Amino acid sequence: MSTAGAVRAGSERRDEILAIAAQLFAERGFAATTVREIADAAGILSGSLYHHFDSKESMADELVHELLERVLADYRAALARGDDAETTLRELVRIAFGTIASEPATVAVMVNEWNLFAQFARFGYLQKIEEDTEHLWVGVIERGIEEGAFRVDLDPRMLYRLLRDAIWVSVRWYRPSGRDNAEQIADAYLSVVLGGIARNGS
Amino acid sequence: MSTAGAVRAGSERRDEILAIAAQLFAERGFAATTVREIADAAGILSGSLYHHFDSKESMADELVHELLERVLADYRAALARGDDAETTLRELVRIAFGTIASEPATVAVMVNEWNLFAQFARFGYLQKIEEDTEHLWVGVIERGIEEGAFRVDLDPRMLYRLLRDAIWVSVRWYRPSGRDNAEQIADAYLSVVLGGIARNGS
DNA sequence: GTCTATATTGAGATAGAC
DNA sequence: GTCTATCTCAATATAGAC
Repeated sequence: MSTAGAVRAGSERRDEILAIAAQLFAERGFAATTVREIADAAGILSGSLYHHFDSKESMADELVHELLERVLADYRAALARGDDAETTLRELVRIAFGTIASEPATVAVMVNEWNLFAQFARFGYLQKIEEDTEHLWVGVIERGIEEGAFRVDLDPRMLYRLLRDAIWVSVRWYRPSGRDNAEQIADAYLSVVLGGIARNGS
Repeated sequence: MSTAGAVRAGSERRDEILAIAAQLFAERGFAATTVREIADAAGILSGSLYHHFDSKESMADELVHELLERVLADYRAALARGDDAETTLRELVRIAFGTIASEPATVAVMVNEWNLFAQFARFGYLQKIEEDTEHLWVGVIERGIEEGAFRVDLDPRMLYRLLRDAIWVSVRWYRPSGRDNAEQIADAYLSVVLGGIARNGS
C-alpha cells in the first residue's frame, strides 16, 4: 500500500519533519518560527515543505490534535480500570507527567500556543477535548469526595484547573530524562497535592 | 514640568494606549497582534503610535518589566514585615493573585509570552528578576521547614515552581471581579497547598 | 521528494505636513 | 499628537522542472 492521498499518511520523512517543527515551535514559539527555519533544520528548501503539508498551521494542528487525542485516550483507559478515585487520580497525574517526559516539544507547543490556536476555527477541537478532559478529571475528584478519600470542602472544578496548570506548565522548566524521572516528579507532585505541605494536618 | 524626552514619561494618552496594547496582546498573543490593530483600538493611525513608542516590542517590554518590578517590590515588602514563614508564604500567594485581579491583561502577556521574550537581549531582566524571585520564595519555604511549619521532605525549588505555575497560569481562566474575589482563590489555593486534598493526613 | 524561481501579501517602521 | 503617504523587508505559499 502506498501513501494515501490525504493528510496524516505518516511517512517517516513526514514524521521527521513534524518532529523538527515541534522542536522549533517549542523553542521559539509558533509565530516566531518561519517555514524557512523548519526547512533549513530538515535540510531541504522551504518550498519542499508544501509537498508534505498544506501550511505551517496544519503542522501545528496535526501535532496538537494527535497529542490531545492520545492523552484523552490514556485518561479513559485509566478510568476503565475501575480503581478507587485516589488511585485513579494518581494514575491521571502519572499519565500527564509521562506525556511531558515522552514528548516535551509537542506538549510545550500545546501549552504555549493554546490561546493563539483557540482563536482559529480549525482548532475548534481544542475546546471540545478540554471540556471532555475537565469533565473526566472533575468526575474523579467528585467521586473521591464521595468515597471519603478527599476533603468535602473542595471546589472540584477550580481544583482540577490548578492541578492541570501546575502539571502542564512544568514542561517549561522540567526536563525529565525518561519515564523513571517522570514518576519522580509525579510522586512529588502528588505528595504535595494529597498531603499538603504543612507538617501538622492544616 | 513637561514630559521628559525619554521613554516612560507616562502621559495619560500613553498609558491608555499601553493598556489597549496589553489587552490585545493578552487576547491574541503578541506576535499575532499588529500595530494597526492597536492603533485602530486607540482610534488613531498606526504611524501615530511611533510618536509614543519606539516599536511594538518596546510596548511589551515596558508592560512586562514594570509588572515584574512591582511584584518583586511587593514580595520584598511582605518579607520585610518579619512574620513567620507560613504567614509570609500566605502573603506572597495573596500578592500574586491580587496582581492577577488588578491587571490580568499584563499578567497574561507575561505568562504567555515569557518564552518568546526571553529570547531577546532587551528582555534580559526576565531571567534576573525571576532568579531573584525564586530565591526569595525558596528562602521562605526553607525557613518554613526549619521553623517546623512545613514538611522536611519537600524539594523547595521544585515546590516553588509548581506553586508559581499554578498561580500565574490561572490568569488564563480565572477572572476575579476584584480584590475580595482574589482573596477567595488565594485562600482556596493555600488551603490545598498547605493541607492537601486528602481527608486523612497522608 | 526536492529544487528553482517567484508571486503575493502583510507587517513594522519612517518622514514630514498639519 | 495625529495624519498622509510610503518604504522596506520578510514571510507564506505556489507552479512547474527535475
